[in-house]
Amino acid sequence: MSNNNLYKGSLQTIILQLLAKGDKMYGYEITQKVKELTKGELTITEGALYPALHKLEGSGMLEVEMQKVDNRLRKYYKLTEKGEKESVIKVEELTRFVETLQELMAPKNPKLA
Amino acid sequence: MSNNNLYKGSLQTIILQLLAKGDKMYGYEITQKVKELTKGELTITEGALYPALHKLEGSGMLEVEMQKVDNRLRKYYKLTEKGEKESVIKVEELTRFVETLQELMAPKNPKLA
DNA sequence: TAGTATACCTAAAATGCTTAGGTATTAATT
DNA sequence: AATTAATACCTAAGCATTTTAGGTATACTA
Repeated sequence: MSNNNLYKGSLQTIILQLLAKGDKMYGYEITQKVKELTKGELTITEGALYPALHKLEGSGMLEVEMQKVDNRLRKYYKLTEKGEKESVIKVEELTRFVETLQELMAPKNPKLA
Repeated sequence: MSNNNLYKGSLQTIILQLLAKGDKMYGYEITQKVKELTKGELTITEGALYPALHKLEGSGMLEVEMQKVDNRLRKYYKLTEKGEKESVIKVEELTRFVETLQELMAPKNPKLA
């Protein structure tokens, strides 16, 4: 397995990281939380989120708990044990990648000429 | 146009940033430079690089200059004026995005229990 | 009662990458 | 001398992830 994702797959990592704080969250809540945490810089579209959640569930990273609130159904997700381990790995990977990108973006060779 | 690229398109930005230092570069050189600058953390595959270069050229960001060295043909790329402006914008965008990601990855809510 | 917010979902299309080839020259190794 | 690695370009199929654009349904607000 190569780690040359370049940048692909941040969404799954973001989800894992949010859930790694311990509290269960439901899909819509995640979109709002990301918007809030990033002051609107990042908007997770639902068309991206729900398939990602289903995939994470399918691969055993998340488990679901249904809950009815105000006659509306919520699907709460939380990390499984496997998901907790994976979240640590993925967050480390993304953090390292982000640092690498930052070094590339920092103009180390300011135009002298 | 939304700026919710999430993470898509870093490759073009990396290319623009490398060329923003002023020196013309050829494709193969770019792959080696990125490997060197990132100490092997990032490997740009040629299958990704060449289409990206052609796309940047097609949209007027890069101009080409052929040069024969040791009987081998090199295609040197450098920024056009448009490309210089675009590089500033894209680098700023990616830098901001990377900072946003870092904030998301930083565990602000360490599990208190 | 119409619109917005909440809350879930899917499928087609677009995008951007990996994988896996291809050609050709030069340098290094066996 | 022959094979392999390195240099240097390229493309096309396949894959994963996202955007776009819908859909359903309930609750609240104007």
